[in-house]
Amino acid sequence: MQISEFPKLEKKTVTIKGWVTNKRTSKGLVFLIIRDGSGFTQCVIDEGIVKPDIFEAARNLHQESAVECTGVVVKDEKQIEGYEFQVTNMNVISIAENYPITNKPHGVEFLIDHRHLWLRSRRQWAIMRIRNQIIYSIHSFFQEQGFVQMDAPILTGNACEGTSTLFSCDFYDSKAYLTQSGQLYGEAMAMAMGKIYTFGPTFRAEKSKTRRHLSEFWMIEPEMAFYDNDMNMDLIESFIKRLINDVNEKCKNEFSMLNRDTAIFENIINKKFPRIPYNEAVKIIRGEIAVNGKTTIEILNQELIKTTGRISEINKEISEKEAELKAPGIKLGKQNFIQNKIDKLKNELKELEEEERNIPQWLESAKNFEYGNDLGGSDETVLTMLFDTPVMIYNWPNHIKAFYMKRDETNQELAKGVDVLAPEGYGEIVGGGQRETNIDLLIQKINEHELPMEAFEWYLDLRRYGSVPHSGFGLGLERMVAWICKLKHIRETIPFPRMYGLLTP
RNA sequence: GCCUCCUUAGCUCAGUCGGUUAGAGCAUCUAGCUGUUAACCAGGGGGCCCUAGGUUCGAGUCCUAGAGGGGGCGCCA
Repeated sequence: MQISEFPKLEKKTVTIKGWVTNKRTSKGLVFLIIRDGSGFTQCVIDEGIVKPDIFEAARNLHQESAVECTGVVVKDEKQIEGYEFQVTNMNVISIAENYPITNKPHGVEFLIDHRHLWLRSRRQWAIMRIRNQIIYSIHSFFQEQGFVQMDAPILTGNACEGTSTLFSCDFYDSKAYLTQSGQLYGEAMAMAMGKIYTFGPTFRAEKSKTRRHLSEFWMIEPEMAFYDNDMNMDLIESFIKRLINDVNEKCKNEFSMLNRDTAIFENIINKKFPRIPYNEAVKIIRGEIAVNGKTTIEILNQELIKTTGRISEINKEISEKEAELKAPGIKLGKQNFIQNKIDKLKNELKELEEEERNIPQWLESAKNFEYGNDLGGSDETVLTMLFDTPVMIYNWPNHIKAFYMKRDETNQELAKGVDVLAPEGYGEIVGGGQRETNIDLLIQKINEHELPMEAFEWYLDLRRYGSVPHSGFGLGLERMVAWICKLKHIRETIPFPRMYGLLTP
């Protein structure tokens, strides 16, 4: 039986198999928190109920030891999910000693080096289940609408957009690259199937060390024949709404484990996403246009004031707590408790101080933003601070977009691309647009980007034979997970992150 | 590639103006406690203070260089 089935098993005698995540003992009683992958529950081993050797065995268990327990499911409002497990018999499957991840805070470096074990912790358990739900919903959404899933090649002979740095490898004595996007292949397949989507790994070799970059990440790239960019944006919006709706319904328990406030999800499900042309977005970023009565400059200044205010609050709180620690006759338990609080406050302080350093830079960058430039990471963050739903930015200057982006018929300077920025400071989660159908313009662009024409001959064939308007987009799975779970760092969104300086485990 | 912060026990962190033998909690081991939710309680073991130079009577603490890590920018999903 699985722990997740407990609500159906009240007062029944069942057997569960799992791992000990925490143990507390007192005279005559052992409390074990057991996890079995489906959930967590507290097992009570009472000296008066079980045999003496079993009680002794329970007393000697360590964190992450594996056990098989037989007992009765008991309702108890105070417990996880409202149930606990009164053990009548127990069988030790294996003893684990000195498990490195203890029931205390750990640093990022330590945890990431123990990723293979970190995945067992509650927080990671919740994130991985939400990731799973998102993946399931992505497939459901597209399959229900008649999209055909396709697998694009991972090894490619050319750098598709010519901009990113790619990982290269040897392919029978010639050079190959790990794909940075399946899009061009998706376009070919869309001409065969009408509507397709790819869902696979992509690779970028940039030495980025930020909280939103990975070297290896998973991307979903739909491509639709006979779609213009407006239809594309409609699809993106209903797609994101569907994902949010599903996690909101099905992952309540996981979100509460993460302390993720899900109030914003209602907004996203019900409100229309703002669609803002690039030239207007520029004015918003520069603080020339207010949104809901506020400009970016005002918001940033407010943030800065809030941050410095919070910093002095925390400093005060820390010195108060430190004074408390020095009080005579303080109990060890209390002391411990206060010390934990202080540690937490100091961590928060570190983050706030970093923010305090960053905000003025962001402010400068926003004020001095020049028309024609691409949005930087901080510009995106600043822009999304003004909204409580994702925002779509469309009609970009064509010189900052990829060679295949369709030019706007009414303004040759613009390309019909769309980027979707997630709220709460998360920035770009989707990039897409309508594809160029004019073969002469494509050839011109390939030359301008100094890309090898022979590598794109097959792509040009798509325009030679039955060219139709078509559009598509790419969603970064990990960025989506990071935003939905409101995580500080993208490295927690994927089981084994690959990033600059991180290849094991 | 550039900017910035950090590195003390297995883990999280103290360590004052440069001054005797380097500290706490957690984890672990031993002992006690009838229901605990990271908060009981007594004790034991556990250190290349990141590395290499330098200043000094004296360096965990100051200086220089290097290594490793966090974050930001650029690039992007």
